[in-house]
Amino acid sequence: MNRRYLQLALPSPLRQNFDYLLPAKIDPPPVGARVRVPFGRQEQIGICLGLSTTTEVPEEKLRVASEALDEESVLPPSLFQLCQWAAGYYHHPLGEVFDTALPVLLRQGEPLTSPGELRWRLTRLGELYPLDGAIRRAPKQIEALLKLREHPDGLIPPLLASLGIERPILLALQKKGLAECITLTPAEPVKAPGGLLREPHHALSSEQRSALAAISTHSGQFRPFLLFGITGSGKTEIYLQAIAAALERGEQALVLVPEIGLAPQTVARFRARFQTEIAVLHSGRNERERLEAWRAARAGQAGIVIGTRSAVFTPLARPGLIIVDEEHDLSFKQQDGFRYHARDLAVRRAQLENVPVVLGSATPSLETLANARQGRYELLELKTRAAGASTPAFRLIDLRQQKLQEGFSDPLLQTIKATLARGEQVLVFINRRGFAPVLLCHDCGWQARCRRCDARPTLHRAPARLHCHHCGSESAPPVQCPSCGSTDLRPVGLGTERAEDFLTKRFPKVPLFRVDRDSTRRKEALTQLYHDIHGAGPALLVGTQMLAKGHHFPKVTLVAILDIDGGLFGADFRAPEHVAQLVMQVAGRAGRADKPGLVLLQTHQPEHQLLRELITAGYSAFADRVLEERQQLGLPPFGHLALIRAEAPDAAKPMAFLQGVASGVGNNLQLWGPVPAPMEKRAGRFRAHLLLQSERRAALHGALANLIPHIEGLPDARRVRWSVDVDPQDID
DNA sequence: ATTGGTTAGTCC
DNA sequence: GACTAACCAATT
Repeated sequence: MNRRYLQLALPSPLRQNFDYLLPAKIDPPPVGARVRVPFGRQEQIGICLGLSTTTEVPEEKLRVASEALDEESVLPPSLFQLCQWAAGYYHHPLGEVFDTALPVLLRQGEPLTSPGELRWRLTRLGELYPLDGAIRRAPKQIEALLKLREHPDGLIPPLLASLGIERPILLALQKKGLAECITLTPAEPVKAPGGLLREPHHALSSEQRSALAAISTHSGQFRPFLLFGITGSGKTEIYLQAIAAALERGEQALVLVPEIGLAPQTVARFRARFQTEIAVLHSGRNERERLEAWRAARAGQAGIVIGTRSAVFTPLARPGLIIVDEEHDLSFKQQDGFRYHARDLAVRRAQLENVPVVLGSATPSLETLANARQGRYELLELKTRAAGASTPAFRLIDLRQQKLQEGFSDPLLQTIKATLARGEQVLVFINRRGFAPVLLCHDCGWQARCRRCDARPTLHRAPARLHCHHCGSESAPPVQCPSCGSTDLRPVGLGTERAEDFLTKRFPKVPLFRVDRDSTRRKEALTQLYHDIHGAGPALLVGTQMLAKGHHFPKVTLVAILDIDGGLFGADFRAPEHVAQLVMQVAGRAGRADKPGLVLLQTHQPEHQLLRELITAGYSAFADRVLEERQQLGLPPFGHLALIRAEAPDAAKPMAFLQGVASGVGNNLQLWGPVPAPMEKRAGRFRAHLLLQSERRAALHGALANLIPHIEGLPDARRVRWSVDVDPQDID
């Protein structure tokens, strides 16, 4: 019996595969190939999961596949397996997982491999053809003929266009048999690129050397590493040299970076070091560029692939090493649709491909740290900063009963003044952009509220707007209180714009640079700002977490964190972890050169246990303390969580729906909720969630597997938007 | 009668 | 999620 039933995964929210008839004229596609099929009223492109001699589907429902797009699998077996595994782990439909994993153009039917470069060149006849022949009365054709004679290897269409030679002219020459259009096959994959380095490696400290050796001795084997190194300890140099070793073996390296980390200078550093082609994949690139980079990686042409979250699915012809830089960064977790964690998938991928994987951070996530403490990951620690730089000192400023000027205490202002007087730079960190987070009527207590969210919109100046950071809506600030008519409306609280105003008045002669999403909206603005800051003498830097990530400011010796309390008491159990990571990241900007750095934290809670632990004993000790707490409460990484979210325009729907969901949960795990989300209304929709917790991962997954069919059977499942989030990072 | 809006069902 | 047939109701 023929294997005539084709099993496909289609990009659809339906958690099932679809069977099709394979017509005789189509060769059986291999597993992983794309197949075009009719689906309902439309056409879809599915991924072949296999061929079968039998089907469960009644004969009259089966339809015939229209076209096989590939003769080979689009993904190597390891990535095909990774997708299947992820679909199971995250309880997400396989077809949508493939949809996330593949470049958009490939999902739309573009060829898998590059068709090669198009070139126009002369035929033998064209090279010898006399100019006074049949074309003597066609001056444009003569011009084109002469230009092409200068380039016997041919010219690419854009270059010809720039020479004023248009396509119709070339077609005329082609018709006369004088010119031809050829496609060059893409360059042969470079097996072992010679002359790998463009600039020599930097010298390594002994710590760095042993870390590098540990990674390199495990080439060709699965081995996860945590590279735990304080800011400035030289993690990147280890990445570069480990990559060099992989390239020398003829392998490729995959580097995942946070969204914000893929600044031009990151790529520039790689390009400066290596000769090999570097494929860059991030959201700023258009679909054509993404596809080309993806193809170069898959073909083995690009030795190095650098990308953000979704780059974890980039196929490599010869995988050799995976690096996840700033592995604690939240941008590795996709927050909608298929909610995967790229760091976790990177580890799983490394296992499937038998390669080492390096998770690097100065402030590792507690999940990763626990894995290292329990021996599942090998811990590589870098405890010293490079060349003479000292670690900064921390000091708390007790805000209780202090007089504040626009959020600044007196001792802080004194220290800022002294630092500037020494000719050094000061970094002021406020994790809130805009002017003020609240607009308040002083007469009646009215506050501006967002119409679509349970939130107060932030007041921005220049231009004056009330801007809701949760739904993006904007409006003009009222001149009079809508409630009592008073004109005494006051901004309350502090954002970066207000700090900028205040500090400019207070230190009028000192240049001030504000770095936040608003001041860097223009393309290249951030690069320009960095450039200006490096060129400046004493200066004030005011900014949000943008200032905390990636970039170094050698002249900064004082870091001021204005409002540490805001983050410490967030509703989320991960809030302390995230605050600590942010504090350490910001602190890492100070004291880089020969001058010692100082970090001042303003707080109303100077006795806060975790805060004290962090600044006196360091991140590692802090993390161990938090891990103890998590263990007692059965929270991650010791217990396992899944969050069912629901939202609808109707206030009562999500809660009612989740009640129905909760009734279908087995009794071998803990249930929290359903409860309204911390911000119940957002962008005009009401949200609620239900948290599932279990000590055993298998129990959680088993329960989810039973629960999802139950949810799909609920009548309300069509009326609310719901999703399953395995290992949720943000419980909001 | 027409249209608009919601709902339930299907998709191999 | 995309699409449709079926249904109901208020609008010409």
